[in-house]
Amino acid sequence: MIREEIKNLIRTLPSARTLIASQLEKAIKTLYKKEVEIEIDRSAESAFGDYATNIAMVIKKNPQEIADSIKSDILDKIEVKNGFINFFISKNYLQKKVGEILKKKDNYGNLKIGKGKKIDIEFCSANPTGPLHLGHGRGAFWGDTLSNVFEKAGYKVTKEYFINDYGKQISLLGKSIDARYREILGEKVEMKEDFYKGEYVKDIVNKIIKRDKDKYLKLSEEERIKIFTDIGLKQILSEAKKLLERIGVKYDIWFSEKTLYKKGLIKKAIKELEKKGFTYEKEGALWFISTKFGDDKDRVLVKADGEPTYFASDIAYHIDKVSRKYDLMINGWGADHWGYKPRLMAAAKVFGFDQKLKIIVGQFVRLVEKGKEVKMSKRGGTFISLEELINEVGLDVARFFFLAKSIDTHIDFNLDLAKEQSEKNPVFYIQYAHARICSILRKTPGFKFNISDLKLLTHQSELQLIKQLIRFPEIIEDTVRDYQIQRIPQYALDLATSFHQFYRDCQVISENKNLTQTRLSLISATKIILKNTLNLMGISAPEKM
RNA sequence: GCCCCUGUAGCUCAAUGGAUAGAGCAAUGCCCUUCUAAGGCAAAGAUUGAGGUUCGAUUCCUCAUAGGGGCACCA
Repeated sequence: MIREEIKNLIRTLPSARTLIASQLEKAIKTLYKKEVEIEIDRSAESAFGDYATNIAMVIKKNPQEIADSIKSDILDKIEVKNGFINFFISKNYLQKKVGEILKKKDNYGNLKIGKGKKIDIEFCSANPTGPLHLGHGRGAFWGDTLSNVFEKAGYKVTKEYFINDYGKQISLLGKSIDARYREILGEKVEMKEDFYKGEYVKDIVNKIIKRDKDKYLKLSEEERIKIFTDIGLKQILSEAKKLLERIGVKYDIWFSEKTLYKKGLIKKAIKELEKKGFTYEKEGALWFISTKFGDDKDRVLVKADGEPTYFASDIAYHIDKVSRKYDLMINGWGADHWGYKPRLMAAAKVFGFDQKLKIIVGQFVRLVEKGKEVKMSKRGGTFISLEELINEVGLDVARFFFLAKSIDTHIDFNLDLAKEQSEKNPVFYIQYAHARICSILRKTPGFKFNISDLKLLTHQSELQLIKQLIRFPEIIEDTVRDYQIQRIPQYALDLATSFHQFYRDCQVISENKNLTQTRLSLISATKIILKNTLNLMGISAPEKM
């Protein structure tokens, strides 16, 4: 009965890890009448097999007893050591997996765990008051890769960008442009401290002057600022869109804050909060009792001047998201939003979507020059734009640089160092493996793989490589669970290493036709996984280097 | 002052509470008459400090310490 089930399982091809886990579960249930959650790890080293579990120590039972009750035809042997149960995957299973990869091609690693659930990932969402800088790049690459991984896992992903095109900072942009405009046209203008002073403001002004000369001087200051705000906003936003497209980040939804006002959604959200009785008035302002839901202070929804706060519009925004019926909403925010998280979660609790909302706050990228921090500031005009970075080091290097680091890491970025190291960036090591494979395949045109020969794959380095290949679905699964996308570049490095070692040990093209054929199959499978891994990160897979 | 994040090799970073803490760069030695040496091999090198929980702690808890961020009727 069980054997029959296993055969079926192999036919539907779950991962080795899943198979072992379900076997263990059954064994433990039979032995101890216990339901437990099994964790299967990759073994720390080959002497401990391929997979291992600590379950015996967790439930304080005899590991040998558990090991003895497991029978699986994907395993060569099961060993008990230091309380761990170690599993050794059979050659036969590994060889078959190569065939599976070749058959499924780019679909290998597509999981069904998402079950077509709808998920919204909002990320980057830079204020449209200046060009995208390094921190935005980090956020963009993070969100993009996370989206790719979720899609691979069978989720239906919507990528979303929230445009803060309303509020104080926007009118400040208009005022900054106006001041620059008048200054360039010869007026003596005071540059206030909170004005945006970056070069990009001058660029916008120069464009305006080139097109319309001094015609705006005739208008009232108020009219002028209104027009300039609009022009500046459009210009900055279109540049951001262009750049994001260039770096391969495509959004499904660009959501404008202004539309929330136009549609009256903010008022509606505030009314509902009032109706639920979670608001009060104090000093002319309307407050939300967020302390009741875990925040450390109550928060203002409507200021004494009658204007809603950004918080109010963010509540309305999320209610809109909820109305679009996502099963999960992920927000990727910058570190300056740490204090903002509890209040939004408080609102989420009131409206009952706190279980569906996941807020990930990433850490800052600091700019360091000659050992000293340079404050990145749009107002001061000191920052490195994302565009500059891409131009200097290239997209692949930039993506790998950011993706390889946990989003919790504070990055100290030194452009000179980055430039110097970009030539030695590990991304090339991975791409090189891909290029090497392509090079071999170019020498053997017309090659077709034959699954029946796969049993010739017996060399240590061949088996080691396959073991890396079959990790791919596990990597997707783990990353969907914990969002730790640095796992992807790490895996890519491991995979490339296994390939380079295989390349050293096993000549692919040789006198032995069958073996050549078989090894071509193996490297073709490797190429598929390498390319897919690079795809997830948005990094190119060159055929030649 | 209060809250959050972080502290790992000379540098930049990994490590669902697991076994001997891994990579890359830098530094040392070796390997191209074989499919791309952007490669491989060898050796060297690290958990901020002090307690605690645990069979087991880089991981969890407490305190100290260093860096970053937040603490607006700004967004």
